[in-house]
Amino acid sequence: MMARKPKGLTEVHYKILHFLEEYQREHHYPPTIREIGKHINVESTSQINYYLDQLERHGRIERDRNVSRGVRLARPVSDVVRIPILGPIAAGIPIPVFDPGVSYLTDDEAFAVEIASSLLPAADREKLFALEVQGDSMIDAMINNGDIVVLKPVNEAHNGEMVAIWLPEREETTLKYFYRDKDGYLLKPANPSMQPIRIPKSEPLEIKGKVVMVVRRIENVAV
Amino acid sequence: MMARKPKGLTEVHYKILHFLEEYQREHHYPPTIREIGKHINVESTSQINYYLDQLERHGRIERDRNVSRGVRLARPVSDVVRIPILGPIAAGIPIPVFDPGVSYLTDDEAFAVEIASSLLPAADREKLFALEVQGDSMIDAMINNGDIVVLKPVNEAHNGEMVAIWLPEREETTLKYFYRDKDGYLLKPANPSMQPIRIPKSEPLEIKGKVVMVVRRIENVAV
DNA sequence: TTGACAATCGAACATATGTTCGATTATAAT
DNA sequence: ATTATAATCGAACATATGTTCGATTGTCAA
Repeated sequence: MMARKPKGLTEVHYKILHFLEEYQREHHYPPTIREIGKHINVESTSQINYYLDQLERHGRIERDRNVSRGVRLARPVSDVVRIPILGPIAAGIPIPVFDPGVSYLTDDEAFAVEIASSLLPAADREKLFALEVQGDSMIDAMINNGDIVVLKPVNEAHNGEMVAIWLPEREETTLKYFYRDKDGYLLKPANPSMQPIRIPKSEPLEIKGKVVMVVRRIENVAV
Repeated sequence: MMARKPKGLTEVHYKILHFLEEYQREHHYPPTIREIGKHINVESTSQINYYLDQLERHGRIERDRNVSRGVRLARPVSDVVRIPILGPIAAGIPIPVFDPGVSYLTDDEAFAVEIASSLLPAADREKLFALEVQGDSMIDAMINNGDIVVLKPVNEAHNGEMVAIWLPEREETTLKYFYRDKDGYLLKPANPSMQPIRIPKSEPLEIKGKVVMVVRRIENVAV
């Protein structure tokens, strides 16, 4: 006969998590439990310890026992965001879909790019994914073979956004600036000297993501 | 009458600095002075304190007194590199030169880009500089208006490297893949559909830097 | 209402950790 | 050799900080 159902994480816990991050960013070392207590208005160190134990059991923090300031966020404070590289992007192949449920191998350097946090939009960073451009088919988007394209998964787009599009009838993937009008869609290449494509209303068009960033590393590759 | 000349930082000091960085990266909090001592084979905590005082006076570390693990590198451990943006790059204007002596305003977000350390070559990161592309003149290098180009300052280039070049006679700045042959230089655009430029031996040509990276942030800019 | 457990408190405790200081040894300039 | 100062040591000290535990209060389910 269970009495009270164990609640999940409450506001206090999130307050602590937030404080840990903030404090670390400011001091470059973690707070003591008494400092945490002061922040959440709790005097009793054992009470704070109690909270920390819960957070640890939930896998949100890690603790080194008997070590001063031995508390840290499970996902350490960092100024970079690891973005998984799902696969290649090329004209002839569909765009891989990002499933936020799946844990990608972001630990492996080969399958992720690290982007400085300051360069990314504040929202929804966890959902970003990256693709590696294969071949020259994105050249009209000013994107080269080998470039890394960072995308935010979306199904809709506003006018003027650069989006990754799959055209089922043509079996073609493309990156274009997107415009919608009464007749259908207008897809403009980033390279202004190239002609836009018009897609009639009747033709299906799947928006897979919005381009947030392009990174090109250049290492002595002859052309 | 001074007796012994005060030496600068010795090997021990650098060993400590190195340890601080290493330890922080591994534990996500700084070491105690006794842990530092263990690393440099010094028992006496006052001796370690003595070293730390020296390092602090030299401005290499900062200490919070009476705070456990209150030691940190003056330049905190970070996984991003701040690269100063020296100015614009465009066809008609010369390339700004990077002077490693000058301290650029890298604190100001507007004048620097942060690049994840993992994306950069290991050597000479402090010397890198960035330029913001203005206009469409770099379009044949697959580089767009607003892109950030990261460069390493060099005066010479090997074949196949992408370099920033100033052509004094034409008063023109350009980004091209560089090749040298018996007749002079061949400058190839990154866009393979465009024609290379041949520069005769007689014409002066100043190499200003080697392109290491291109970053394009895309925020809803219509085209 | 009552039992069971969660939440909270407070105080005592153990020790991890920075600080201080006097003494000793090493080094270089005179 | 002498001397002033740097370098080093060791031990005592003060306290910052994590841990433990018994007691009290709050809250839900039976």
